[in-house]
Amino acid sequence: MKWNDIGNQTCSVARTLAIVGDRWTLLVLRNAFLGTRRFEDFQQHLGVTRHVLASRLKRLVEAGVFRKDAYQPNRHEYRLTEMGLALYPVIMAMAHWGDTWLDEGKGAPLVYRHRPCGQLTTPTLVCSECGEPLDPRQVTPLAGPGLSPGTLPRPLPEAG
Amino acid sequence: MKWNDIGNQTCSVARTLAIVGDRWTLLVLRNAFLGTRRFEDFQQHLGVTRHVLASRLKRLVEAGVFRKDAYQPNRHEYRLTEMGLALYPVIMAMAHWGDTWLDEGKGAPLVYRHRPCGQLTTPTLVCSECGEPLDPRQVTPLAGPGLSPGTLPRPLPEAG
DNA sequence: GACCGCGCGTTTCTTTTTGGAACCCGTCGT
DNA sequence: ACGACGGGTTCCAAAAAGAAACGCGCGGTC
Repeated sequence: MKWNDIGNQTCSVARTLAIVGDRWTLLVLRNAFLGTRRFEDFQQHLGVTRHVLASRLKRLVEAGVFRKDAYQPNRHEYRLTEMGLALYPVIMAMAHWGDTWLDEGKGAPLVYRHRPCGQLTTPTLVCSECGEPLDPRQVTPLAGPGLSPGTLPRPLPEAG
Repeated sequence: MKWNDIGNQTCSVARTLAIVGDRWTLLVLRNAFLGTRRFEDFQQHLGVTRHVLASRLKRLVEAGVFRKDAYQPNRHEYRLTEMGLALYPVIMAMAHWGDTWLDEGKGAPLVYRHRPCGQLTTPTLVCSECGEPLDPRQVTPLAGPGLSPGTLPRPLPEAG
């Protein structure tokens, strides 16, 4: 199966990965959340080749994750749209996993202050309904309205 | 910069991506959370080539994300470890982003029941301290204990 | 106990995608 | 008018992915 076919699957994870599913794209996004906006800055900070960076930025702009703002004739800044900002939980979930499981005893490279409450925060995934942290063993996936048959490893009950 | 060099950066996202940062790995994990455990099932359901699947599973086992349990001599199941289960927020964040921004008007393919509270849940990233949803514009990254100098696009204040 | 098929890979070969480095081109400052 | 800079594109070699066939131990079956 090829890259673009993946995006056509009936799976939200697959469709998401068709846009952001490679390491450079996700690193570009992480830097965007740290304030990077320009081609040259992404390139130098990440060490990605210009070739690959150009193709990734192009894809992200086409997908609507970045907006390309001219700050001078022929020079642009790549800025996160609302759609792009909505990827924050993905990046933070990865950062937190790395902090927790791969820190090599040195502690997290970055910590985060949540300005509204003033505290250093640990980003936590919770249930929208009861507010408790989500444990995969306590969550049952159900067939939703957009599911086509045969796309799952096993049959699932209907949502209700 | 090459793949493995990325994992040595002082950045939790980069280290995380060195393990799970390609589309097939993340799709393997998504299926693992849906209950898939065997090589043949991953292969057939995802359509990934056997070659690539074998290399991804190998990396995930070496990293400690999967455990390889023999269920017969010479046959194994790949099961998520605690470390692997901890990737749930990453997968759910991607699923939710896809549901929200890429659903093509058909609705989510899957919905999720949180058994402890009984409700259909929307996984939400909140501040561990105040419980409010995290908005990237309201979070200030600070230098943490594990930060080496020069790894950031711009200088950052110290945590404290 | 020979045969068949399954699960789980490995091998081989071809096609895509990266990495690396040079090159291009319009604008800006001087 | 001239050089430097930002933001790419082009070219070639190296690495990774796709496709399909092959290997091999085990378990069931006659």
